[in-house]
Amino acid sequence: MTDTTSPRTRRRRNSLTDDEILDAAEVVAAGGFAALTMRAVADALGASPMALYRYFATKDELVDALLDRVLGRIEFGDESGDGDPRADLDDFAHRHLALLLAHPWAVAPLVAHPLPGPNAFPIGERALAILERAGLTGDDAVALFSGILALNYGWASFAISRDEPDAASSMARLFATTAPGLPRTAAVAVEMQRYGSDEHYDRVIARLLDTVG
Amino acid sequence: MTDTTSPRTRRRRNSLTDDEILDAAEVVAAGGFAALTMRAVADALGASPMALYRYFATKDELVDALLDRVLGRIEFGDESGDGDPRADLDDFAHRHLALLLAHPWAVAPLVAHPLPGPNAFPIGERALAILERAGLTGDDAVALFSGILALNYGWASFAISRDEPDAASSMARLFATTAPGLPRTAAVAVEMQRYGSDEHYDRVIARLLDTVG
DNA sequence: CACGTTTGCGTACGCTGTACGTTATCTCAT
DNA sequence: ATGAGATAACGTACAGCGTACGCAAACGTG
Repeated sequence: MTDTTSPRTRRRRNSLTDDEILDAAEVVAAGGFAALTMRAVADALGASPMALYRYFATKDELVDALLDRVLGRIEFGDESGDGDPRADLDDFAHRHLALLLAHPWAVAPLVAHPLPGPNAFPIGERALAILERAGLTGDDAVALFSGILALNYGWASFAISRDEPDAASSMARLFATTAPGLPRTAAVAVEMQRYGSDEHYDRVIARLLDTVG
Repeated sequence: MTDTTSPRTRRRRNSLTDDEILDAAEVVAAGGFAALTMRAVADALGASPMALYRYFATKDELVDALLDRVLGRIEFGDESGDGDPRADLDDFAHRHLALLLAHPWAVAPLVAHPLPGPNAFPIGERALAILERAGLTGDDAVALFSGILALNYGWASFAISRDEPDAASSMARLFATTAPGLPRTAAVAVEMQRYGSDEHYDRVIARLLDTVG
């Protein structure tokens, strides 16, 4: 009955592929980054935890591969170099943020490790190309490009943490105890509830890009 | 000889205080956020791990208290409402970023959990007060305020990850394999090395604040 | 078929946070 | 002073983590 010593037939050589493993890992990660464990990935594949180490030397390496894969999924606009640079930058920023919000589990590890693999670079290349058309090069371009990315990482983190269960109630509790002594904070209580929202993002990114108009 | 059952005399009631524990926790955390474990904190206090649970219900609660304490350490400028709002905002942003960079271990948990306690609110209050003098209220003010914070969190993460051991070499390796096909990226290789630097930050924050000048 | 080599992964270790139950200490009525 | 009851302190233990190590199964070659 209970075949505890299940003789799960040993797998053939290279019966797994990196992509298969990453597919499984992403399904697992969809349940939150904390749920992404070697055992969970192995279980999803019907393999043993240690089997994964034939393909990735460490968990960090597997996570990096997964994050790089996510970065590769960014969808650029199809403008071909003749549009308004300001509008193209705005579009770029929105698409990058959308990428992060579409993979909430990936944001925290990405913020801590922004260059997980080669797919990080084409993103910069695209931004730099637009910035060049706007007349920005060298340190000016790199500064604004990394500014957009930094803003997006922070913004995505805010939006995600705000949407976590209990976040609203815990903020309300903190608010109730501290806002009474803080008049401006109390005055914008309603607007504060929307921190990290798309509407607020539109305003901020517009300000940042006004200088390249 | 080997007194394995070390009769470490049981502590008196309330012989520990929250502040004592947080002091010890911060020393431990200085060795990296991953080093902050209940056992490590307890060891630093000469207490047992479970002793800490008399003061903090969970590790998360202890971490939140620690993060809130860090937020309370922000140093505001001493302008009293008659300076140039644009300059005051620039100063505010720089001081907030300095706070983060002074506590690198705290940045990752803060990004993931931006409202750890009551000390988060006076920061917003100060920013809102300056923004009000600049004529910004409501959603405009909240959007720009959270934009500055989001930018700072992302920027601090970049700066910190860039200064980690092996970060430079791993970036160089990635660069070598991908930059050949990316002309703009290759052209700013040197400037890219400085991503997250203070000079670049000055440029970005200046752009963002140009709109409130 | 026999044998050395390579690949696959089972076992086990040290680590984590913390539930639970025991024990030392304090408080108070007698 | 003393015993009882309450409460604070914390030791033990457990489930789950990443992964080092080494055995066993499958492969390549004679």
